Amino acid sequence: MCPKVVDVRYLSNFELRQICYFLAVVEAGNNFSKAAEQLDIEQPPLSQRIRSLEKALSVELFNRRTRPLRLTPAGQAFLEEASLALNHLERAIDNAQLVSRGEIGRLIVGINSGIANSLLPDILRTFRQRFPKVELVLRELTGEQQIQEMRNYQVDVGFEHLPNHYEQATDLCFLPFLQDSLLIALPENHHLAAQSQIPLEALAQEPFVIPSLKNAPSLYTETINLCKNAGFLPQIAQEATWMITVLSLIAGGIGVALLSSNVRTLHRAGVVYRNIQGANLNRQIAALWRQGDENISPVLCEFLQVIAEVASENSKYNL
Amino acid sequence: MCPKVVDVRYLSNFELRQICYFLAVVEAGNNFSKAAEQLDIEQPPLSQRIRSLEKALSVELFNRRTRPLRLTPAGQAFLEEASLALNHLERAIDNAQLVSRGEIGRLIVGINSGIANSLLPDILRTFRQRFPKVELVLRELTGEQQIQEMRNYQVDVGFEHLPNHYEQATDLCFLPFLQDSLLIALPENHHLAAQSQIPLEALAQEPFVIPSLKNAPSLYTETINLCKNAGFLPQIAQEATWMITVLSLIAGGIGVALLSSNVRTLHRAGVVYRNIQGANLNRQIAALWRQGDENISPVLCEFLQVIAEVASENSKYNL
DNA sequence: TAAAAATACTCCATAGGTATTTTAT
DNA sequence: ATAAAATACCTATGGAGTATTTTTA
Repeated sequence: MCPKVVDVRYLSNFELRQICYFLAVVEAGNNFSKAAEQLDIEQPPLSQRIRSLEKALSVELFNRRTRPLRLTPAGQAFLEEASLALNHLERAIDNAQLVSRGEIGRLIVGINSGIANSLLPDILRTFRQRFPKVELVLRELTGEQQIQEMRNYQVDVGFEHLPNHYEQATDLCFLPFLQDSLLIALPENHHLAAQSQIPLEALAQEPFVIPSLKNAPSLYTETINLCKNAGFLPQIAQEATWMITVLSLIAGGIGVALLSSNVRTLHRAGVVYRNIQGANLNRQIAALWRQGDENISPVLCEFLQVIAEVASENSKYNL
Repeated sequence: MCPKVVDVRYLSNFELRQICYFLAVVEAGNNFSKAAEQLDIEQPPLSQRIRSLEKALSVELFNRRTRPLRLTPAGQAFLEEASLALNHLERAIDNAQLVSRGEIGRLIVGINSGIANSLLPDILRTFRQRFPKVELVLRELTGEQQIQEMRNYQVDVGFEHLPNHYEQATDLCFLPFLQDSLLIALPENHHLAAQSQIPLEALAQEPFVIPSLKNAPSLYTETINLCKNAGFLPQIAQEATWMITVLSLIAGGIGVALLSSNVRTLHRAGVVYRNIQGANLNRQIAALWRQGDENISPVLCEFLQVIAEVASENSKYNL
């Protein structure tokens, strides 16, 4: 068994009141009567409390054979640490109250590479501005990990694309806040790159680079579904996990891909982006968090509020 | 008025017991029943104490809608500082008790240059060995300052030569612990330097360098008295405050001096020391401290003990 | 002698115990 | 169904008040 940090049973023999009263007496210049007045109690109880403290300590804190009273060396030693202790206690109380009001605290945000690429910076900036004392911890995780860590209380809020097979989970809450569309990514020297809009059907014979089902389930299934609707099954040349890899493969001429429109912010030499003609599917980006037993944390609440605000301001991203 | 370090009236609304119990619950893995057992109380009172703490804080510390219970973020924040607070409190209690037993603490020792030159190192070394956790602060002060600071509680123990005109002070206590003798300091090329023992009468026509009455009253009066007893009044060429100056003046041939035998440990080029023939006066070195209203501090008590021990061991210095 | 702390005594607020109910898994 | 926390109620310890005595300067 690990050694106890603090022997609480021993400490329970003492009383905060005793210690506060002791500090008050010292602050009043070792004057019991004056301290009693400031504490709004009578002098005798104050004397009694100090006595009881001294008895509990088995230590004389004041030398009473002189007026004004003086601290004994032991009293001086006690004063120094006790005053630190009360400072920490005061901070403990303050912090607890601030956290419970969402004014300070920590929020662990799960992000998966590329998702919410568009609004995340705005959201973070706005939140930081409004709650400068809240520490935002970013964790870059795949969707799977994100949800696992969320259930482990290692992540407080994350972002996912919808549809998503976790959507039905009763312990998670989803807030869709952003419309997203897909676009076509091509090698820059591809013969279709000349057009600014490309119908999906034109890709029927093209090899596809496709993000893995595991890491981007929404993108994977959407790609398959869209192609099916356009009358063909995509020919998969290569699967890849990271967006960076996907873009490299495209630049290398391995194939084309359907990607979230937010990748437009990612400029990769050798890759061009083109809109899909006709079909402009509505994918959604949602924030998600534990819909647990506990009350939703104030910090999280404010964060969701900021997401909603930023989303409504930035309708420009919602093409 | 300076801002209060701690708002004791506010803190008095809380109870150490509540906080200790809270820590105990956390240490027991957020399990009230287990914590109650370890605290040797029943579970209901424990629940009540935690409730009362939460009420006083206006903060929920535990989320009770799940088993096992979990700390809320506010509870986590409270835990961190509260645990520090209790650590300090434990240290406060320990330190007070250690100081009251003389096992740790601080002792401010007044020394005046040269006095107790002989035994001081031994005393300090022995004391440090025996009480390594007691901080010894040395303050180099003239006799006058020493006594003033002692009365101001800025010095705990000092050293003086006897006789001393403070000897009758009722608020001071003297412990003579070392016999001291005088010797004659001469320029090395002085015609008397050839003898190893010099009768005082031989100095009747010599100019004297003499430490000032103010800084070394004992030495001053003894010099005058000894010369008178030898049948002459010393011819004072120069007064000087510091022993270093006195030796410089002697080396420069300004005069001779009667000095405490402990200056033998001080080798000054151009100065030689010779014993006084016949008369070997018993001067004494005494430790002194406040004989105040308070009980003598345990640390001081141990220090005096060490002085006595070292003095009796080192009778070699008592020539 | 005057100011301040200690002591004696009373009252009541509240911590802890016991029995029971409620809640979460 | 079971383990664990909350609730209800009772008892008694001890903190605060009032009156008084003791101590220090």
